[in-house]
Amino acid sequence: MSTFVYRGDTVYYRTPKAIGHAIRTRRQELALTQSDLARKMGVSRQWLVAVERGKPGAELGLILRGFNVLRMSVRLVPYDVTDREEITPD
Amino acid sequence: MSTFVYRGDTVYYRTPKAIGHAIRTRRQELALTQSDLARKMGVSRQWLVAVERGKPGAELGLILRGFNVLRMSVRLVPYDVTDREEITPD
DNA sequence: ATACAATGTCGTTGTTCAACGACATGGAAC
DNA sequence: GTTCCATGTCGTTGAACAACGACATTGTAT
Repeated sequence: MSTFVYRGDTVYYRTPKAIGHAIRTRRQELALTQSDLARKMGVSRQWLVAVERGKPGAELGLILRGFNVLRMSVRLVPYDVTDREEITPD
Repeated sequence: MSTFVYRGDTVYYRTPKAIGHAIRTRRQELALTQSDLARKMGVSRQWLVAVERGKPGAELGLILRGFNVLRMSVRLVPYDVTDREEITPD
């Protein structure tokens, strides 16, 4: 069982673990340490450690604050059970 | 300041309020009451009321559980400061 | 090998969460 | 009107959160 879901070349995030992994990856892309990011977000370093490891109880508002600092947009895509593959136009 | 961010025809969610609004809209699309959805999610109805109204402290894991029940995929799209163009308010 | 930085873990503390029951509003239909 | 149901609010309670300091581990240099 994977933490990611792929439909075509698009990655979807369904679990706190997947979200945390995405945050860590993005943080490293931007060459930030946990301390750097935590300070920019206004949270403790320990909080970020826990979140990157998939803490489910992390507060939504703080997670979104992280996305903003990391310049990650959140998109919500409704799907139907009959959709077996995502159709990607353009 | 707006709760939504549009880039072209795509909507991005940056705040707990925007997330809550998306949940409510999707719930109504699926013709579910708050009690229905809360039961399917395994949370209290009062929790859902608060979340749909933008509660920032809601736990990430429960929010994701809601997305799964509502069949909404989460995409995270990294962006650059240089693509700062088409942002339209409200 | 040693020094240093980054990351991870463990207490404690004060705060906030989520569940629950009960009650108050809101809307729609009859 | 009133009835019914969906939604919103207010206490209380037990559990979990996030901050903080301190310490341990890991990684990477020299």
